[in-house]
Amino acid sequence: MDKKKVIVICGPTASGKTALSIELAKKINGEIISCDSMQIYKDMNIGTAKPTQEEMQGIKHYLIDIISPNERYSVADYKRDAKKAIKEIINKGKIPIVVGGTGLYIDSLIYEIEYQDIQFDENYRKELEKQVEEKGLDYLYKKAKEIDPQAIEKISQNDKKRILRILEIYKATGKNKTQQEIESRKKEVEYDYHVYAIDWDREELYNRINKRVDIMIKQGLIEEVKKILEKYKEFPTAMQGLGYKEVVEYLEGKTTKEEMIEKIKMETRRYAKRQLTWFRKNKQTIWLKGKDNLQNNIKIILEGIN
RNA sequence: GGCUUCAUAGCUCAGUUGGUAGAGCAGAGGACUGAAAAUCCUCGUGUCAGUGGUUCGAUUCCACUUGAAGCCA
Repeated sequence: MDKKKVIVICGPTASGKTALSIELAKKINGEIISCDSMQIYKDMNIGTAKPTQEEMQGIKHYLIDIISPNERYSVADYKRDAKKAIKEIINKGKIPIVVGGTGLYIDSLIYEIEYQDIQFDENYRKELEKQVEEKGLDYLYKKAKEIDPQAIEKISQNDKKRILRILEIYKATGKNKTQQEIESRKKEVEYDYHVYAIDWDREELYNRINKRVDIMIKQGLIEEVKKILEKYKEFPTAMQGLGYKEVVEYLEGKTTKEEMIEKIKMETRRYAKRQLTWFRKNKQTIWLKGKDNLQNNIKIILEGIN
């Protein structure tokens, strides 16, 4: 039996993914699954450039506003939720369109990466953080090296996040990360993913980013952050969002408004660069020119899937 | 108008007791499997303002020119 087709549209932030995907969905009777680690959060609208109801033009969007900023969410959750949404859309006889800029989440789908059903161990994370404080990161680096010398070879001695992760995986599963990763890629990919990415000349992309940040400020990003801070107390992951952490610094008086705006622009440009690095890695990806006519890009996609 | 100081990487500035120069930031490239809008790695040649002079050799010393800042009129 032929695998069902799933279209993936990725690209750096501010590249025009939303407009393209909605036009495409209208044309092919599709529905959209967001692939964005920040748009999943409720109440974070302006800073995440979440599509408005009006922009959506009646096209159903999945995995937007599904959890609160005080909740934890991870790629494993995303993989599960996105697969469920894909199935649901296909069952309706429609075509799923996965749209977003979170490369890690996209890869979890297109490479069918399997995550074991384990719970996040808050206490162990805290304990490890404490050990970093007391004994230094190097102590944990050595510990991780004993557990998984192969994995440690690929990362830096300063990469705290990944060093902790090696230890956490071992604690939770009894396996090391290398072993775990081998097992995670055993399953055959369930769907026929067609991956498209939107590209711009760097300078043009940066101009678009700068302009968009100015618009976000005008639309009331600062107010949005204030409201979120009033409404929720803890932010396990949500406050990593670009634009959010910088506004928090500003509200705490650590930076001026001008400095904050410039910083958001700069960090967003860097983020876009990292995204491009990620997307370039997948050699199957078909690149579209963001500057080109929208209908023309849709034509390219239609030719690709038929 | 006079005096003083300054002019070095896209920006902010070091520095060379005369042997053509280096940091931070910006920027570029890369990595990435449960925080990923996160986290981390690598990368520094530029008429040392211009024109002359001294010198084996000047970005460095001298003169002039141009520009900037400050002080005095």
